[in-house]
Amino acid sequence: MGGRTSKRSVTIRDVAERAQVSISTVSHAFSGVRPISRATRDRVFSAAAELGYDANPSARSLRTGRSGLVGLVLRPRYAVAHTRDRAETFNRLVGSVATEMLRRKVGLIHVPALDDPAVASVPMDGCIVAHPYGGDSVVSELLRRNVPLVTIEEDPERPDLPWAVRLDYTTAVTGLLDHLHHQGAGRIVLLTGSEDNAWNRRTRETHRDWCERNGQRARTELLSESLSAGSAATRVRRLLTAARRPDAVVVATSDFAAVVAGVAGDLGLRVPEDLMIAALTDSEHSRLATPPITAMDLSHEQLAAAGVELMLARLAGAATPHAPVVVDPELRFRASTRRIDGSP
Amino acid sequence: MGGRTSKRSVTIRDVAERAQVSISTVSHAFSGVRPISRATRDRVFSAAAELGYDANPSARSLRTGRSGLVGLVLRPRYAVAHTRDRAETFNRLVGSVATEMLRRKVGLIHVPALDDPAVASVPMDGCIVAHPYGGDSVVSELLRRNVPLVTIEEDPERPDLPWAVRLDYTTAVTGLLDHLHHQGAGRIVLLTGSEDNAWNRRTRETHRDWCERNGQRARTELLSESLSAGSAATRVRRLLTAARRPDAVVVATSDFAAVVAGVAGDLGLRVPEDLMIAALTDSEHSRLATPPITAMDLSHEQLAAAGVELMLARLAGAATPHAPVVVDPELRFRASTRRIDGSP
DNA sequence: CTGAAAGCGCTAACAA
DNA sequence: TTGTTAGCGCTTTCAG
Repeated sequence: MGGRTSKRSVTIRDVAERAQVSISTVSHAFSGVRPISRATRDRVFSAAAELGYDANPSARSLRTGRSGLVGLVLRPRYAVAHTRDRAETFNRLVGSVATEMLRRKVGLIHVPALDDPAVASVPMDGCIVAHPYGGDSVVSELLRRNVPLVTIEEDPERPDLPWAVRLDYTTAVTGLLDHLHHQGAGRIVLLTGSEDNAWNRRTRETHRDWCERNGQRARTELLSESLSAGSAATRVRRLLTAARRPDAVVVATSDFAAVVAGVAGDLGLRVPEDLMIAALTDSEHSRLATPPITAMDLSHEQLAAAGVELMLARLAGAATPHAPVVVDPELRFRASTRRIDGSP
Repeated sequence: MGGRTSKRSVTIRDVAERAQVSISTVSHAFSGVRPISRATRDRVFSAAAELGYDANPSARSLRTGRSGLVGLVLRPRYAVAHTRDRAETFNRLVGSVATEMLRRKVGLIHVPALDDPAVASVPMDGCIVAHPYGGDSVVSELLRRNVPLVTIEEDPERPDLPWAVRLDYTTAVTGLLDHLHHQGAGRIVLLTGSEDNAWNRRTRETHRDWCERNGQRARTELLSESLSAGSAATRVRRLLTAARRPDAVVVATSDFAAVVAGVAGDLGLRVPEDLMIAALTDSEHSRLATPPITAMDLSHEQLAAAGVELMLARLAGAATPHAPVVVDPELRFRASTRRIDGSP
């Protein structure tokens, strides 16, 4: 039934008519680009207010070539994987970027699917890609389209992309391994992930270099992020019951670090006395484990803030930086690696 | 220097020229709206591919009147307040909405500032407002603009807005109070928040009704969400050292619930024996407190999923629902209210 | 200080 | 099966 109000929205033309001026005057009254007499301005504004006028953003963008929006893409693994651990990482990063953008009053747009041409094009002036893979296809696509790009964490295959924020894994992971060593670890094993991104690559490299410098053989095992907790537990059990079992494990994801703690408990291994455990990302899994697990916090908030700042600078026409912005991961030492009283 | 490739992007016109067809053929080839001969299609597509053509989203939206984007507004308190507790809530909600939208391949856009006319207009087909205030101004503005609106939690002053998802506080809070009562609480005090939203309003109402039914005087104190932990502690200390101190407190925010636990400890009150504590929202504060604090989880993920679904239904032309979608908060019983062994 | 008019890139009649 | 063309609502010359 009945007479719903017409949905056709009011345009600059309606305002012009009502204020008895030309459309260009209306436009200028709002943009302030050229001087308008006091009286005219007032007429325009009140006409606009009475009519409930709002500029059509698409028309404006079409004309100016800019939308005032920044896109955000998080590589799929997060959105797909649904463990609590991954969600926390995803939420923290998305939340931080959103908060930061809100603070600066710039619209943020989650790009749904750059690969699907049907929904591929969103009106964005630039795009932030977080945690790209090596030779990332989204990065390639954006470069091809000439969309101003900032990456949060570098694409490991494109270390020379200067518009990037990166984490200094070398310092942090070295610090962690030194700590384990200092606490008496003799046989450290790294359980690395299978995702081909900076996080896995750089932490592996740092571990390898550290072992080399300390005259140890770099023992590494793959523990894919796609594993279920159960399968992970099986693999960990095998590792911990093997002949020369490690006395310290560094696990990429914190949910699997918690799995290690659980398996250790089952096997009667005391943490940290018999086995030390550390994670390369922090989450509630590591904080709530018994004992709480030492972890490297990836400083998502700082990554987000730096990424947003870089993007806005880029859009404002800043000069190309010489090198990526560096953010430090933060080591959170907890009971799982504290053998010596009073140590960090 | 010099000679950077022209940034002017390739348009439908360029593709038409290269493929030796008209622009409408190009348009139709992509939209599939009308049949195109196999040969022509191929020519168009390869021309497009060679040129690197992508449709201009603003031009399309201007023409069609739809952008394919959904807006999201979270009322300011979250973005402004920066305690860990609030950030967790914000992140969880934003993250859940984003995940849900990504899953459905619809673009999501964080609306920066609806009040600021300079940046007010973003191209959205509809808008989700989460946790509106009573008589919320953003809701008013959106209604005025005729933007299809879905609220996550109802605007308490507009309980009749049917496009909404709401939490059933009555059941959950009654359950919580019954639980406290069953565990032997005699003097329950509600520490409510000052934000005027459904959460505070409904939980207060439910508490009042429950007390009435149980022949108790409804004791309520205001503990503003804007307080620092220190000021909150001062007020809580006053409450707990007063003449007839409560033997159970229900605190709105979980960070202040943790503050209560801290103060209780200082005063030598045992939890839960001397004092039971519960929170009306869950977060790491409640989970990590000693002892862990019973809390009502606000089911943000479900709220988000339901809100997104409702919005997409609305945009797809679904009939106006008769009533809001109802989501249940989930009670998480923990040691802070567990006096009797074997109880939930 | 103000107006007229071109045109951003696209879709959808309308024609053929 | 394909082409021509009129706008969508705005900004921005170019004239006055």
